[in-house]
Order: sequence, then structure tokens, then C-alpha cells
Amino acid sequence: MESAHSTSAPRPRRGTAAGTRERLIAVAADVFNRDGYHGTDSNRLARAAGYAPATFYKHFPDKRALFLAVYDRWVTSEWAAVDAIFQSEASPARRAERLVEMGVALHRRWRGLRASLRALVATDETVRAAYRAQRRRQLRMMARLAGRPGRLDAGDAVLLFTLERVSDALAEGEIQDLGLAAAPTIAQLRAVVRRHLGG
Amino acid sequence: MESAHSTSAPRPRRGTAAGTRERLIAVAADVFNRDGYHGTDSNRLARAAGYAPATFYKHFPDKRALFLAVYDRWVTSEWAAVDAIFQSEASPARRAERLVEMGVALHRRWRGLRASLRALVATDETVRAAYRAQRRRQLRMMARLAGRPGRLDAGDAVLLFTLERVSDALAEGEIQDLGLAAAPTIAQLRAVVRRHLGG
Amino acid sequence: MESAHSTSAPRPRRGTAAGTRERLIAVAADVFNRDGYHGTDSNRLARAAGYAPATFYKHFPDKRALFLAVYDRWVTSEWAAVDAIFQSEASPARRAERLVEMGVALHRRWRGLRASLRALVATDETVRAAYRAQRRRQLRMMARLAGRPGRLDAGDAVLLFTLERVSDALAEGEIQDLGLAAAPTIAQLRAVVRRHLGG
Amino acid sequence: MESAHSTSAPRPRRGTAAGTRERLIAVAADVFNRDGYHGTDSNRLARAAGYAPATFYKHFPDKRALFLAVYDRWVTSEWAAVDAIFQSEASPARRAERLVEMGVALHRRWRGLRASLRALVATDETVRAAYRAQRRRQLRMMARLAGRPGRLDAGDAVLLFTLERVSDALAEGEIQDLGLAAAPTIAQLRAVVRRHLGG
DNA sequence: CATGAATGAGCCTTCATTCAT
DNA sequence: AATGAATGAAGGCTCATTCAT
Repeated sequence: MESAHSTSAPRPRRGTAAGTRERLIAVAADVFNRDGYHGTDSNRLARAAGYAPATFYKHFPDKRALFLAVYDRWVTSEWAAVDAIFQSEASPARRAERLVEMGVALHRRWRGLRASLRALVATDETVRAAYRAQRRRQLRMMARLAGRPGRLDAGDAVLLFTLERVSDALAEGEIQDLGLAAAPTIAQLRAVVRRHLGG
Repeated sequence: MESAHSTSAPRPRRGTAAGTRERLIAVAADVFNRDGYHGTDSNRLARAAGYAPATFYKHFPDKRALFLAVYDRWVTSEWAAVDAIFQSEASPARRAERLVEMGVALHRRWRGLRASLRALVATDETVRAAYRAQRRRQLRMMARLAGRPGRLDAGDAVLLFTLERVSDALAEGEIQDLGLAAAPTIAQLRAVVRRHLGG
Repeated sequence: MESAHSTSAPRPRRGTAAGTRERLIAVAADVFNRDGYHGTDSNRLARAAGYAPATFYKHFPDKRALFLAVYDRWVTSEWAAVDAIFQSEASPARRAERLVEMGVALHRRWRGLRASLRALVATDETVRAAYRAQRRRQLRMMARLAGRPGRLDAGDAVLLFTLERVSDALAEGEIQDLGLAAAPTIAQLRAVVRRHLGG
Repeated sequence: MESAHSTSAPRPRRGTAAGTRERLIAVAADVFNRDGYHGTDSNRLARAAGYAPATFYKHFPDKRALFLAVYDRWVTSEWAAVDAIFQSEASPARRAERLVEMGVALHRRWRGLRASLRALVATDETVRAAYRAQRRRQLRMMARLAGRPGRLDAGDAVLLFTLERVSDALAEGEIQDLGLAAAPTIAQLRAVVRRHLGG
């Protein structure tokens, strides 16, 4: 019954659907990464992006769908980075160095998101399917980068998984926690990558 | 939409406290492994072991404590197996073979449990602490087995993580899903282990 | 699990206010009839008529107001039909026949709408008031048609309610469901109406 | 951290499952009847019976299930009453009188519940199935009481529906609202019943 | 030792409704 | 006239946990 000048927070009262979607994805990436998939809820995710609960559901059918969108975007940007390294670096040694560097950095940044991903892959059929599809794409890309398109082998796979897991270990502090320094571990990784790609 | 895991064991209306605890741990291991930590609840865990909800809380302060007990038991039995291999196998080649074999088998069996573990390590401080402690113990053991007690190096760590991750990949069908056969992947692993342990 | 009633009519991006109102009423009649008052929402009603949610509120203060408009239109057309029968049919027997026929047809077509109406009459004061007003008008009309204007009696009422309820029963398949055929039931109804109207 | 003597309301902190279920049904009958199915929610239903929200779901899978239990109990008691009338009253005239009396009383008491029932029958498949099953049982009973077991005819059905609808009309005040007195309407009903049953 | 019954808190989701354009 | 975007409030349902027996 009273008219009050709304001095409330400058929320984006109006925006494009795509913009809102993007904002939700971007913010959710951080929240999932920090608190884990099961550590947040859709209301919190919406609020973190500056929206009300209902807005979430105008853009995603459920929490899982948002997670998948986050994952998708993450994979895309990760592999764009890999591609960039192959475009810009000529020497195998430099490539190996840069790849390891990037892998460790990315895994450090996104360790929480990745942990949730693994857990969901284990229990959620839909997430599993999305994960597998991405995985196949990655391997194909890797084979192409390694110079034998279409011919991915067990060695490529072992390399990929080694790089992934050791990067996680560095990112999560497992290496340091074991009384080891990061430097020699990274050196080992580089050697493994160089041996595989360079040889 | 509802999965009712009525693994209802024959209820021992009266038993020893230790026995009840053991039963809860054993059954929870399977349930966590199948449904994930966030895919069950304490009532279901209790019922699956043949007990009422309240009984659960007579033996564990909360769900996390049961998870940690499961994890503890799992690690213990895993490393007993590793130890047994070192006791019984003399040749480095055979050791490598048996280790890889066991690693793959164990990870296949417990992939769900491990995925939950990783997610909890990322979000739960207490689980993280327990995990790290176990990790250190493992590395020490590994160093001892490798013949240089107290002197674990980056190479040991990379090997451990490689073995772990590739075993997971085989266990979860990621390798097969990538269009690769298990055999050559396992052969690669064996080579890596042999190179490291064998000298 | 989701039913999306995309009866999306061709949108008239601009039209007369009356035209929009009519379209909303016409479409809502079908949607309420099919899904029930509590089975749709104002957004869906607007969309089904080819409009955006906000447009709804430009023409009706709330969902209930639209329902009342639908009801009003329905009653009006129903009683126009009754009137037409009395205008065109001379013999009491034919009148009875046509009345029963029409009653059954209308109730069959609008059974869902009528069910929602009854539920709302029971819980919503405003709907109740509107319903009662219509009811009185109907009875007056009936008395007039029966040849004793202003003098409606208990017999008129019982007849009206019998016709209404048995028509519903036929419409909703309750009669058939009871193992009875429609024909003898309709014959019974006709007899009741004839006895009452025919004198 | 503080121990406070709990002087809270004397809730039935302990009871039998069957008792709780009964209490929920009994209270829900009144609440549904007063506020309509869509006018309450499971939390309110639980609280009205003196329980917390979660308790509701220990006894019923959802709101609809409770409604069906209420309906079931209502039908059972209604027909027990009908049966009692046939057991105790010998003369057809008295039977007719008592039946009408009871019908009106019951419909008056449960008009809201009945309105919700009709609306749900129109939109909810499960409720519809339950309703139909009850209906068949009722007709069979009625045929038996009318002295021709197994042989229910259109006349039985029309009578049943007339009785039902006019009772509703009396119960809901529609008759009174029409400017008619209850007495002559009831007299009419009695006549109809007597004519049908009495032979 | 074990439990049946019960629960407060909270998550997921939807709805009737508004506002700036 | 019409709308795309947005929302506060609330309903349905679940979970980790407790208590009296």
C-alpha cells in the first residue's frame, strides 16, 4: 500500500536469456568446484548468480543439467587450450612442458569440479554417458595431435590418464602431502609426455 | 523410480557389539560402492545390514564415520594383498604382473566406493585428513617394498598414481569405451611397473 | 512425465482487447476441461492461446477470474440451447427427448470443467457466489419454460439435478462402467423428463 | 548444551503405526472436507494430526494415497450404514425414509470431500480407478438390497444418482438457495425411492 | 543390545504474478 | 497491445538423527 523507492541491489532485472544462462553456468562452475555437487542446491546456485530460485528452472530442467553444461564448457575450453599449445609450440620438448604445465594448472583450478564429476559418473547414468562421449572426443583429438589420426593406442590412453591423475595429485596437494616436491614430479611427467609425443 | 535394496540379512536380534559393527561396515561397503555416498542414507544402510535406524547410531556417530570405517578396512585389506604379493613372488617380472592384476581387480570391484571417496576428499575436511594419512602410509610401504625404505621419490608417486588411474579406467570401462582392448593396456602398465620396480 | 500442451495458436501480435479476451476464454475452456483448474497454470493458459504470461494479466485479474468467465460463457450457451429446443419443439415428448440428448452431449463435452467447478464451489467463496447466481437464473428459466413462471417447485429442482447427474454419469462413463447400456438409461431419463414437463 | 525440562505439548511421542495411520486418515478426512484436496498440503495434514511432516511419509507415499485411504474409509462406513438400515427396517416406506435421511446427512457432512473426489476423478487416473471400483461395489450392493442380486438395472442407477445429487444439493444449500424448502424436496426424494424399492 | 516411531531442517521444484520495454 | 524475463512464496518430499522402551 506504500510506494517505496526501490533502492535494492542492482540485480540484472532484465537481460537476455542467453546471458542469464551463461551467468548461471559461470557461477555454478565455481560453486560446484568449491562446495561439490552435493554440497550446493539449486536455490543457492541461483542466488549466487544473482537470481531467484525459479529463474534457475527457466534455464535448466534440474541441477544435473546445469552440471552437465558446466562440464561441457570446461572440456571445451580445456581442449581449446591443448590445441593452442600444439598450434604455437613447435618443439616436442616445449610442447611437453607446456602441456604438463597447463594440465596441472587446470586440474588445480578445477579439482573440486572434477571430483564431483567422477562421483557422478559412477552413480548417474546420464552424466556417465556425457563423460564417455567427451572422453572419446579427447582421445581422438590426442591421436590427431600425436600425428596418427584415427589410430589411438593404449599408449595414448595410459599417457592421458597418467597426466590427468598426477595433475590431480599435484593440484590436490597429495604430492606435497607425501613429502615430495612438485618440481621433480613435474619433471617426471614431462619426461613421460616427451617420450610419448616426441619419440 | 525407487530402488529398494532389501538385502535384508537375517537379523541377529542380539549379538556382540563388535559383530554388529562389522556387519554394518561390510554391508555399507557394498551399498556405498553401488549407490555412492550420496546415493544412500543411514536408514537404508542400517536396514541393509538387518538393523533398525537407531542401531546405526549406537555404533557410529554419523554416516561419515561409517564411510571412514569402510575406507579404512578397504585400504587395510588392499595393502595386505600387496604385501602378500611381495612375500610370495620372487621375480620382479612376476611381481609387476601380479600387482597390476590385483590393482585392476580391486579397482573394478570398488570403483563406486573410490569415486565417492574422491568427492568427499574434495569437500570434507575430515575425510581428506583420513585419506592423506592413508596415502602416506601407502607410499612408505611402497618405498619399503621397492627396496629403499624411507626414501620414496617422485617416480614412486607417479607410478602409484598411474597404476591407480589406469586401473580405474579399466575397471570403469573407459578403456574399452575408447575402442581399446584391455590386454595391450595391461601390458603397458606391466611394463611401466617392471621398469620402475625391477631396476 | 511432462505434458506440454502446445496448442500454440497462431499469435496475433496485435489485436483488439476483446478479441484477445475471447481467445483466452475459448482456449481456457478446453484446457480447464482437459486438465482441471488445478492441473494448469496461468502461464500455460496464456501460451495455449498464443500469448505471453503477462498478457494474461492484462485481461484478467487472476486465474479464477478467467475460470469464472469460462463458466459464464458456458452457462449462457447451454441455456440458449435449452431455449432453442423450447422454441422449436412443440410436442412434450420431443422436447423431453431433445433436452436429454442435449444434456448428455453437453455434459460429455464439458465433464472436466464441471468437475473443477464443483470443487471450486466447495472451497472458493467467489466461485460459489457466481455459481449460485447462475443456478437461480436457470431455475427461473426452467419454471418459465415449464409454463409456471415464478412458481418453481421441488419437482423442478429434483428433475434438474437428476438430469444433470445422470448426464454426468453417462458422460464420464460411470453408467457403462457399471455394466449398463446407455440406451435404457437415456430412456429412463426421457420418461422422467416427460412425466414432469408433459403434465 | 543446556538441559531444559521439556514442557512441550503432549504429543503422542510414541504410538503404534496403525494408530498413527488412523489418526492421519481421520484428521485428513476433516481437512480435505473443509479445505479441499488442493487447499491443503501434506505438511499441514501432518501437523493437523499432531505430527511432523516427515511422519506423513512414513505412512503414505503421497497426498493422493492419503486421500484414497480417506475415501475408502468413507465409502465403507457409508455402506455399513445403508446395510444397517436394511437390517433394521422392515417396511419399504420406513426404509425409503431412513435412506434419504441418511443420504442427506452424509452428503451434508462430507460435501467438500465429495467435491474434491469428483474433481480428482476427472483428472487423476488412479483416483478414477479407485472410484469406479467402489461404484461397482455399491451398485451390486444396491441390487442385492433391492431384492434382485446380480441384476442391477438402469432404474437402480438413475435412483442412485438422483439420490446422490439431490442430497448434495440439499447439503450444499443449493435447494435452499433456490428459494425452496428442504422438506418438500425430501418428500419428493422419498417418493422416488419408495416407488423404486417398494415395488 | 536393539528398536519402532518420530522429527526439524532443508532441498527440489512450481506457481501466480509483476515489471521494464 | 504485448511481451520476455524474472520472482517471492510455498508445496511435496527426504534425510540425518533422536528418544522412550
